[in-house]
Amino acid sequence: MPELPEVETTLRGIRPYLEGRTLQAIDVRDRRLRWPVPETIQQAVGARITSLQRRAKYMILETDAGGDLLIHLGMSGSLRVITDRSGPRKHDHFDLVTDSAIVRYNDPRRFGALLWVNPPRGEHELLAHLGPEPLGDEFSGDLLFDRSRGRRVAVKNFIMDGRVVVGVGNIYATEALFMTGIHPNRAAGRVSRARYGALAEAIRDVLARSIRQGGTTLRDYVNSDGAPGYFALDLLAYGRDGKPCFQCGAGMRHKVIGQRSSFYCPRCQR
DNA sequence: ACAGTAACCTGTTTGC
DNA sequence: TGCAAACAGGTTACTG
Repeated sequence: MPELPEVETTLRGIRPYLEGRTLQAIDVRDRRLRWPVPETIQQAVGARITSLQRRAKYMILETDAGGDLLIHLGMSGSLRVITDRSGPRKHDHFDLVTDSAIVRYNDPRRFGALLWVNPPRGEHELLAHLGPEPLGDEFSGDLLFDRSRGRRVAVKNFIMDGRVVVGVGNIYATEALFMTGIHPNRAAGRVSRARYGALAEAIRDVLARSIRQGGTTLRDYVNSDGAPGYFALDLLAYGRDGKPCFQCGAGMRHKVIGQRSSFYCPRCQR
C-alpha cells in the first residue's frame, strides 16, 4: 500500500504524539508480521523517543535507550493515533502507548514490520544497501544513467529497485514514466542521459506533490487521523487502463511488468 | 552481477 | 447469486 508519500504523511501525523515522549508500553497482540516482532522491542519501553526519521519506507523512532524502533507498513499497514480509548479492532497488531495517546498499527496482510535496531543504524542489514533518497541531494538523472548502463531490466523495475533509489513504488514509478514519455518496458540501459534527467525530476515532482496532498488512497490507505490521501485525484496514468491519454487521447494500456501492474500510453511513451 | 519468479498474507473485485 | 480466480500500495529469497 504505502509508498514514500504515504509513509511520510504517516510519520508527520504521529510525530507530535511521540517525539520527546516516554514510551509507557508496547502492546503486541499479534507478532506474526513480515518478521516475527522480537522481544527486544521492549527495550524501548521506559525510554524517551528523541526523534522520528524516515529512511526509504522505514519509519525510525530514535530512543535514548541505545537503539531505535523500526516500523515498516508493508502493503497494507497503517498507523493511527487513538485518543479516545477505543478498543482494538481486527488486524490491530500492536500499540505504542504514551501518556497522551496510543499509536495503533493495523495491517491486514501482515507484510509490515516492527523491529529493534542497535546503532550504528546504517550497518543494519535492512538499511545497509539502500540507494539514495529521491528527495535528497544525492539523487539525480546522472546517477540513474550511470547505474543503468548495460542493464536490460525494464526501466520501471529499475527505478523501483531500492538499491538504485528508494521510495519509488508502483504508483509513482508509473506516473513518473508517463510524465516523461518513457515506456515502462524499455530496457534501463537504453534510456538516454537527458531522459534520465527528466525522469529524476518527475520522480521528485510527483512524490513532493503527493506528500502535499497527503498521499494516495486507492482502497484503504488512511493517515494517522484516519483520513484518506487525495493524490489519487491527480493520477495521470495509474489505473487508467482503456481511458484516453491526457496528453494525446490514445487509449491507455495495461501490462504486467515484473509482476506489477503497469499503465502507459502506447503513443506517448516510447 | 543480473534477470526472472515465487513467496509471505488477507480482503476485495472480477468473471463465469 | 455463488464460487473461484485474480488482484492489491512491498520486499526478500531463490533460481538459473
